[in-house]
Amino acid sequence: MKNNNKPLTLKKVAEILNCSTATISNAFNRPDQLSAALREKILTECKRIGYHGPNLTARSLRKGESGVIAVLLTDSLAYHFTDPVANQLLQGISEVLEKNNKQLLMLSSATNAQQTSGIEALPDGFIVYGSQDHNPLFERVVQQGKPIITIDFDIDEYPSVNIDNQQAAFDIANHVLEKKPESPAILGLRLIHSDRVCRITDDELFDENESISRRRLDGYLKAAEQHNYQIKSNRIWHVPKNTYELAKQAAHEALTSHPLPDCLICMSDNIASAALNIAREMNIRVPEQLKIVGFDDIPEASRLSPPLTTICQKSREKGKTAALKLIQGKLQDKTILPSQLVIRSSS
Amino acid sequence: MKNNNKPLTLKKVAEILNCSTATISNAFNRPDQLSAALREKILTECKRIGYHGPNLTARSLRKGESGVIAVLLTDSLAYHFTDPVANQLLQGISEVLEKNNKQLLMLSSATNAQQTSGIEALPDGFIVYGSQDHNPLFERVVQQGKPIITIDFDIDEYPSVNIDNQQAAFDIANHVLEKKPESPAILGLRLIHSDRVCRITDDELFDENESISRRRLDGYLKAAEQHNYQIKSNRIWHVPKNTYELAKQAAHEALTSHPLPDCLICMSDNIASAALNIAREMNIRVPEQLKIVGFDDIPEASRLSPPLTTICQKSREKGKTAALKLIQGKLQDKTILPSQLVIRSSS
DNA sequence: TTGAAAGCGCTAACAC
DNA sequence: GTGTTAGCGCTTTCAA
Repeated sequence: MKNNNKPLTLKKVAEILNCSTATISNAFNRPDQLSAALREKILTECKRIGYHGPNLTARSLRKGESGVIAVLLTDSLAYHFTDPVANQLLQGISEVLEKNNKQLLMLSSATNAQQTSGIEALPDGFIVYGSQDHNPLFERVVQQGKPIITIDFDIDEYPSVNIDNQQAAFDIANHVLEKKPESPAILGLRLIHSDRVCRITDDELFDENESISRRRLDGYLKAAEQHNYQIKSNRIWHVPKNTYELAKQAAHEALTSHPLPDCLICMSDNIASAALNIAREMNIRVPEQLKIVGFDDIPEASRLSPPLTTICQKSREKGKTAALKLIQGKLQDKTILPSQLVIRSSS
Repeated sequence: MKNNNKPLTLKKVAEILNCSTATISNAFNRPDQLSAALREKILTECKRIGYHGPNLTARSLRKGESGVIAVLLTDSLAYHFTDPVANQLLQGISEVLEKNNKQLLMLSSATNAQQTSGIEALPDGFIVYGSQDHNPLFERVVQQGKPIITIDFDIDEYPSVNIDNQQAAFDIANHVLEKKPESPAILGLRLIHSDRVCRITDDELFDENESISRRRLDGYLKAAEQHNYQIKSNRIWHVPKNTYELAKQAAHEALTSHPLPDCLICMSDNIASAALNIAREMNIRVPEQLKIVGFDDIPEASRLSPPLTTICQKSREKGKTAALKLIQGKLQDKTILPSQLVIRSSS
């Protein structure tokens, strides 16, 4: 099974089959350039001698395309594998790529921090997930002049796939505030730049910022206003990353703060799930004593007890849409995908 | 921001900076070949004019290495993103790759089914996850003669990373059978080749097969024997893939079968989680009326109610180990990682 | 320390 | 329908 010979090259194959390299190349790339019979014969022969087609590196150097699509992620790859939302997104992307015979290369700014590998030259296109401020790799990607589509954030010149985060956030906050909780609090994701779980301050509250977190926060606060709530900045927690550990920490802080919240509006299902967990540990009944709502509708959301009220944002669909547009070269517009309030028993 | 110019080439840069291509190349690749001052100057200059280093495709064609490591997966990529175990594995792998400035290429047999892209020529090494019977891509990978390490299965000539599945399965079955259930059943993963959830038959029961599923089954049955249980083949369900939907289906079938099982030995936490879910729906109390144990110790396992008794197999560590060995060229041995029975309240 | 040049494996334009 | 060949961008040997 093991193999230590060098793989065959097109040139050698041409020698063996006693014809020119162009003919072999054509057999693989341009069926119309030679007779079907000859092509068939060459292909069979190649299979027999163990030549599986042209080398990607050489072909890509020559043609300037590789069949590889890259996903550019903000954080470390490892983190994105833990995040259920990123996961669904990647599912959607890879479904489309596989169907279209494209390869998936995962790129993160974490990798190329110091040494540049030049990897950005390889892919034929890029799906960029999440804000890329100060990411040097992103700048090199832009330099390639290849198709780019962004997800969950916008850059003027590039097509993007998004949902209406503000409206969705408004909807879910509106839903839960209609129940007239006495002391609502917000567990927000990536609201500020700190690495720590913490509350935010008044001057941070009205930051101008186009990130999805800020749009969601705006939606929450708009709903609060309509219901005559004033949610102060010290009732808003910042969770730096969407991990279960950090979420638990924030939930614990919130549920041991005074006044005790009877309503937690969470910016991700992951955070909501952690909050549910803490509430159970503290023997706080949900939804009777505490209402909890999430965001995203990850698969786990409907399996929790109680099942989570949340915003269904079809991350998988987002991934599929972005990948499809990229592959089909439909790179004009900004796409807004629908999202939807899903009411379950946690509220 | 958008860029439509072609990226600079080393040759053009040499012209602009008025020196030879070799010097530029050396500045990037071999600092010892030129004065530090000159190198510094070249690097700064390159940055200024927007040359970010040599093109990967060309460099890789020339040097025969790319800085890319591929993970070869059995199923579709999309499936592997849904599977929490694969997920943890990929986390571990990507942690190590990022630390070592390697890129991650995800390859699945699903992609290259028909058309060959030659992608297998690019990576410097391969991490192969899960049995690769009849996978044509795997054969092409082998042909490359590049380093290969396998996870969760073995091929004689190649290094591998595994756990002792039989022992682990024995341990957990032994634990739960000590409670003297009256009617234990097994929910097994990928026991046979069928696509459907179904029970297995007597002649399939003693299949000779080196897959992890069979080793686990052997462990279960060995424990059963020691406790004088005879678990018949019609008490063993086959779940074709580790998805929640299929797991629910199997759990439902098992919990509506006669005699009603009072103990479910599940081959994955995912299956156990689904079983827990069905049990709740049917108002069967766990662990009083029904004991459930899983396998893997995925993060969710400890958050379920009741928390799941399972085998902790540190998938993340498996990924890290494999990636590290591959990168460091430690390709001699078969590694068996420890695993551990974790008793929680589901049993 | 630097420059010239061969060639990695392939594709496509062009000639036959 | 088939063969010849330039050159994609780079690294590295060898000579200066």
